[in-house]
Amino acid sequence: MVKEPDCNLIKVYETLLTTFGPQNWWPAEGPEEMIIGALLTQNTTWKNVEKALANLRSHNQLSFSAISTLPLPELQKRIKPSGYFRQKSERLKALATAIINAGGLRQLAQKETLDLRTWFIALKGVGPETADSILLYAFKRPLFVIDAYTLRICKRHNWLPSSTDYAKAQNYFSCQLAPDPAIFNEFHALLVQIGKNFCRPKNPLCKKCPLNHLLD
DNA sequence: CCCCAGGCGTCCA
DNA sequence: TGGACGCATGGG
Repeated sequence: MVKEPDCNLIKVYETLLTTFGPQNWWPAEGPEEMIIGALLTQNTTWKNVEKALANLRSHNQLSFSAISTLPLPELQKRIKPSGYFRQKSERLKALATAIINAGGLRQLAQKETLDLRTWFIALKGVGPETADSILLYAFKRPLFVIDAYTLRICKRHNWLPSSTDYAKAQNYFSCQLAPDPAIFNEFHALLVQIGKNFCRPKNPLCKKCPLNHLLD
């Protein structure tokens, strides 16, 4: 008998918030830095991204304008610690240039949420998670971010079947929660915290995970 | 030594 | 449409 894929997400959120406290995400000084970090942190630990961001900052290059005019070899040197530096340097430079050509973040913020999401996803190197992260954390739009941790947590706790993809998982969260960017922000950050500490890829269900026994 | 990290694009059945 | 694979540095 397979357990029904269901769970009280509001209860999950309250439990996590009580257990871990507010996470105060995204760890960036502003939307520009947030967006740069979002690209660099793809499949990469934030610790390594911080080194790349520090390199850019110390050279006064932590901005779209600087990155858009930076020669690729120099940009690669700066972001090397964050991995995939050949791919990411091209994609980051193209992203910075595209934002500038679109009139900057102020101009982009005029777009409707789903149009803005489509605009970002059209850029090479920006997929659903990166786009949703940017929209939630830089533009304050109520899109729930589904990362590898979130998907793994949902499946391992049997909230969702193993066939669940990004869109289905996002729908699962969106349908149960009020579309409040502040809640989405905090919830996603808390799930990352759980993922790092209690939900590794090859391990079975972790006994110490605070999410155990939360089914209705 | 192996595993993992706050993904994405490409290729192929 | 979905599953493999490459991309790359750095830490446990």
